[in-house]
Amino acid sequence: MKPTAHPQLDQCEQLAKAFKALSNPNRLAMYMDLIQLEETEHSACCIADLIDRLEIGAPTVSHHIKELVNANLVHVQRDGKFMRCRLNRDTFALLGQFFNA
Amino acid sequence: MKPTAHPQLDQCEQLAKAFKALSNPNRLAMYMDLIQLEETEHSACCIADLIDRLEIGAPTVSHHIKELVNANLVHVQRDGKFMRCRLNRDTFALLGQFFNA
DNA sequence: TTTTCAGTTCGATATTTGTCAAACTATAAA
DNA sequence: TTTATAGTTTGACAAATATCGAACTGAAAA
Repeated sequence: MKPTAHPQLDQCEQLAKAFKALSNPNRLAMYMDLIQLEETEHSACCIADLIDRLEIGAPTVSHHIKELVNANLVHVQRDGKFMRCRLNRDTFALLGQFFNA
Repeated sequence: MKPTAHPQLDQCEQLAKAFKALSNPNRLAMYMDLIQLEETEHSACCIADLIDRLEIGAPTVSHHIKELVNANLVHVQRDGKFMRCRLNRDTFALLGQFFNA
């Protein structure tokens, strides 16, 4: 690290983590599904639902969900056989603030 | 392509392009510099300014700027010896809308 | 208990990405 | 015209990423 490191790099890395998670079209499509679900029904959807709407296999969707969770964009919770996915509204709001500062 | 492609994939790819451009910490730092500049001075900065504030070389910064321009996040315009960089306010607003819908 | 459904983990692989050094172009200054 | 400054292009390479098939785990249904 140079002594003159960019002062905002830490904050950047937090945001970049979220943006990176959203940078893959399939992951973004999943995220948008969850946004829409939150808006209309305030409910959750399971991973099989997401798999059905995309053109990728179950292992890949599983991997993508983990990345969304890891970036604090999405919550996941087991419900019997299913994994219920929900939008993380806090992070959603945070990103909204970034683009309205 | 499966026949049942995700209906929003096109819109996704536009947004994903912007998010991908912002997914690299150095690129995001550059973008945030331009946001701040827009807010405070409504001026532009040249690429050498950006190079000075980061820990990467000129070719890499040049490469990153191209990606930001390509994602419609930033405008660049030659001004004598310098390349003046500015925030693309339209895309900034668009992303704001996405997180406030 | 056996089977089935929902999802994960592992290992492999092809692709993309971030970075650099070296060589280049364009503009301005001496 | 020579030199210096600002930035770009090219070629290379290591690291990260997206994806898959196969084998796995956990929970419910038969």
